[in-house]
Amino acid sequence: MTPKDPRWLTAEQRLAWLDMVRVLTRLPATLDAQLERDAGLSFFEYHVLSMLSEVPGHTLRLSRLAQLTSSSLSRLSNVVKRLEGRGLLRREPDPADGRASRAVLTDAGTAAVERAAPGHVTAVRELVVDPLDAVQLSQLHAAHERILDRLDPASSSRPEWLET
Amino acid sequence: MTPKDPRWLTAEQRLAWLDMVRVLTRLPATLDAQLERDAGLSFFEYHVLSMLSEVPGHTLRLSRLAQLTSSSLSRLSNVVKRLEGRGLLRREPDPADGRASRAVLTDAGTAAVERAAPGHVTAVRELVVDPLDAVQLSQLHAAHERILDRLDPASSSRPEWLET
DNA sequence: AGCGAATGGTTCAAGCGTCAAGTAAATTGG
DNA sequence: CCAATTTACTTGACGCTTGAACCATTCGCT
Repeated sequence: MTPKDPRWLTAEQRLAWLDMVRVLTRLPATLDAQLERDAGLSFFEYHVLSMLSEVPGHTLRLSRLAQLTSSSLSRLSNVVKRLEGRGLLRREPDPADGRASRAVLTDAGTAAVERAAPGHVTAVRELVVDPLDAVQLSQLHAAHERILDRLDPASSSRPEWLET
Repeated sequence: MTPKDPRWLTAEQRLAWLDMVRVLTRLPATLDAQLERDAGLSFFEYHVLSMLSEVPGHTLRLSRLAQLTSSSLSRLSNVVKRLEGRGLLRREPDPADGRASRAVLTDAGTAAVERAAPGHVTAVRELVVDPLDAVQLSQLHAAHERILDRLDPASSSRPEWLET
């Protein structure tokens, strides 16, 4: 507990971390609530559908989709099963690999994302984008990139279709 | 979907948001895994115990503890029950208010936090503090403060015992 | 070619979180 | 000073996530 103990944080670091934890827990909860209320989707479900909607052919292998959404394959498999049950996507065997499945967005799935997106984006604006000016947002982004270097050194959760 | 559509984000904003989502999902998962593995505690449980350990008397009302940990009272109630079962804290009726309960950290609870803290802090350092220089960290903190103005305008999750 | 290891995915049980309903005590306000 | 409301918390049912075990297919090696 001495100020120089390398195991602990300085007062400033500590306060910064505490506030980060507050964001880390409240922001997802708030977005989840908004999406659930206005579109009947969890944030994770929205994320899945939204990734599919951005990719050519509206289709991705489950393993890739799991990386992109930072989820376990097990969790994704369950969610995909439910979304398939709701008709928002379907599963197809991957012709290139007998083990693999592809999730394909249906028209209903596309419609669901398009219906959910405006409200979601509004929330993201309101909570994150608007309270920061352009410089602050790019600083925030830079910090996140540094953190992601550690969290995901292989960048496996980074969508390859987005330019830096 | 036009570039100026106020409902959508610019390419930069979008990329910044996407990377924030990656952090938002991976960082808690990583910290959870570390704590679970090394100390048998979830991040949320650690957070609860840690808040108690920082406060004079090692005791807080459940409602206040719920605010501080950004959780529902229901979730907290369940977790407190489990932690009480493990002997890490106990519940006492609040003499000042017949409806209220106070969670009190036991010696075993204190020991558990002290055992878990070094590894946890190391992880926080490694993933968040070390990859950023002092300026970047304070910029990150400033951004989080702006975001928290929206997420928690009443600052109810802010520990009152920490100076700004 | 063939064997062992790794990969892709599914499933099930156990645990945890959420939401709605319920109890009890304190506060408000008429 | 009593009824209605609000606050503090608990509980139970349900749904979701996790982790382990499992099967099938493909890859890597020799």
